[in-house]
Amino acid sequence: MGMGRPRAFDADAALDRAMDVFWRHGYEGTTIAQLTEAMSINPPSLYAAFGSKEGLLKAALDRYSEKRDAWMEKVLGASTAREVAERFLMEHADAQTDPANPPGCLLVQGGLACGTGSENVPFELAARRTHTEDQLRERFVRAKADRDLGENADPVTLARYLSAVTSGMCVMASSGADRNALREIAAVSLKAFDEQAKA
Amino acid sequence: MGMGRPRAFDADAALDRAMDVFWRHGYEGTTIAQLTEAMSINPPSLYAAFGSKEGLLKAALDRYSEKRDAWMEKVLGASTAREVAERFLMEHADAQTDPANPPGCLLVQGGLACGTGSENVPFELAARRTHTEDQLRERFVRAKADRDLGENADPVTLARYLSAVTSGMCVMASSGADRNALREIAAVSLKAFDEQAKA
DNA sequence: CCACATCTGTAGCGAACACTACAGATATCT
DNA sequence: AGATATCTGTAGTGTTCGCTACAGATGTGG
Repeated sequence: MGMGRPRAFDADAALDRAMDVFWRHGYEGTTIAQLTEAMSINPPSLYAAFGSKEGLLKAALDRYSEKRDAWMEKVLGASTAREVAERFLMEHADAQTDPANPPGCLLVQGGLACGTGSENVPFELAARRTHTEDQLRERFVRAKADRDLGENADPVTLARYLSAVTSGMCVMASSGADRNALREIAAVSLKAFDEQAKA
Repeated sequence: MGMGRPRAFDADAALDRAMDVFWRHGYEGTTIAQLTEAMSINPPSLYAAFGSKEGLLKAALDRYSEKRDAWMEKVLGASTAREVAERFLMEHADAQTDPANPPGCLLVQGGLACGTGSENVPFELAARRTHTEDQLRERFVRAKADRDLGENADPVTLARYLSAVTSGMCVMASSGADRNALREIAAVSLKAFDEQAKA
């Protein structure tokens, strides 16, 4: 038996295009017609490769998570908790205002509240956001063991705080906040981190 | 000439129902069928009173803003900038986890990114969020004139920071964060405010 | 070269969407 | 009471949605 006709498009490049559309219009605001045009394929090719609109979103999220993990590795590699926080906040400020992408972050602009039948989408996005928060928390647990964080500093609280601030920056980016505005938010947040870290 | 048959439903009560649906499912995730059922009216009554789905959203936002302004008056009435920040953050933590409403805030869950044809919705929500930020900023300008804030404290930065944190709490609430989690975020944020305020 | 498996483009499916035509009901104003 | 103006419920409208049937194209394995 043969292997069949090979795919005529690059799946990863197509996912990058799809990512951009979901990011810009949200899951529910995105239509299959927009996706197929951006991906330069026809509906049957989309469905053969990704199964459904939601399947395509998940594939795009997987690809997004890959990039994000590589990026987080750099952040978590900093030698102190303080520097981890600084890199995390500042890199987020820059990434969310990168002109190469829509404002904010796919994990937030993708959809916080969805309609009946898509309840799974906000849940899926939340899970991916939580993953980043978990990575931060584990890094701070290690920092605490290394006495890099104060005796009463709580890794859970610190990670949650940083996650909240970067999520808030996504909303601000949606309101039109520019890179400098987000960097200022990051700078102020860092002061809270310092206060909390030395507790 | 007569005044015509009077409306058989309470417009404000209906708007409260509509608010809940938009809040829970987002603008694009909400259908007219869901709205008419929640409001206990039929489509023609909805369109006669509010013009369109987007008109209904704006009316609901107006009603939401009324309640919010009354609430902000309490917050802004605090005697010090520090207490304004504390009330703002803590009240937000509680409001966003009020079991009487969906999680988060209508101005965020309503829709950060929308599809073609609804581009106006995220813009409208952003304008309402900015209004709250403006109220905070003006209060901090006054606090600075009263020497209640440090010489180098920037009202714009402080207001933007608080706006970002509460927006971030909306995202966290969407991820399932409970009241205590949001209060902890508020508490940490307050430390940043203190550091920045005495600058 | 042939059977087979998979992809591709065209064309269109049923369902759900926002919205409305219409006729009857209910008020006001003279 | 009669004329008029607006609301209400029924029953749809045309459009767009996510998705797919089908036939032809293009590869692999024998």
